[in-house]
Amino acid sequence: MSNTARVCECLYVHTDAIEQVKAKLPEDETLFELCDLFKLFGDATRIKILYLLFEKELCVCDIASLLNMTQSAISHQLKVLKNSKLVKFRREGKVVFYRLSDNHVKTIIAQGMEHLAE
Amino acid sequence: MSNTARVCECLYVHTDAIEQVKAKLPEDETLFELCDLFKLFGDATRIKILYLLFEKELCVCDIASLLNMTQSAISHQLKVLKNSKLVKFRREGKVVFYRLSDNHVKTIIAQGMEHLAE
DNA sequence: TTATCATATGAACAACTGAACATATGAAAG
DNA sequence: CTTTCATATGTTCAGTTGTTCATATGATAA
Repeated sequence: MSNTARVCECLYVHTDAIEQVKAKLPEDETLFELCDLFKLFGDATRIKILYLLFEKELCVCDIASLLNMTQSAISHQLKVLKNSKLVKFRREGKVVFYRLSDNHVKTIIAQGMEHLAE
Repeated sequence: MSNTARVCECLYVHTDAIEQVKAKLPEDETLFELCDLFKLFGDATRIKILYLLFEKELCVCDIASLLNMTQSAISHQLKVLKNSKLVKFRREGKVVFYRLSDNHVKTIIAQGMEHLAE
């Protein structure tokens, strides 16, 4: 093998290049949090709920009607989004209104849409 | 509680809000594409692979070594990323080098990281 | 040709996920 | 108090997903 030729590191695992790349990889804990975040966006029902909340706060029943799904299914997903701090809620009598927690949700989804457009 | 087929049993639906919001929801096809995109980022192995490719192109074996996983597992995930146009590859003899397709991957992941930081 | 190396692929399986269903909770009205 | 309505939750279950294992493919060298 010549010195300039790139060789697969299968037999030479500890090269400088490998160590260099490895150094830039975030902690496992961070990466798990990151992919947990993206998992939230990786479901059609949840994406739709978040999209609906772009416009204004909505109650559980509004969302269920809009998406033509059961109240139970929506409530379960709202719980997931709530636990992940992506949505907040306020109670008004028997009705619970949900809204987006912050603008990151919009930005992330917008970025995804932009990717699709190309 | 006999009619289980009913979608939403609520009587108090915010009709005006629903009409306003419904108009802004994208097509189902678009939403499915969008959540399919985010599904790709919703797995720790794939996120790690993409992160590694931030730095430089790597062959399958490099990635397997870096992540301490089997060549088969990496190859399967690279196929998923390849099919989704998130990575490209070039062959050099027996070795196949993978790289990111474009900058959207970086931007989307960066946006996710920014969300975590707050 | 045959051997070897890097990668790809098919099958099998366990773990995870999301919706349906039944039921529980909590708030307001009667 | 009891009833009713909006929402929450526990369980079940089918469908999906990611890894492992075995094997195939494709390129290079002997």
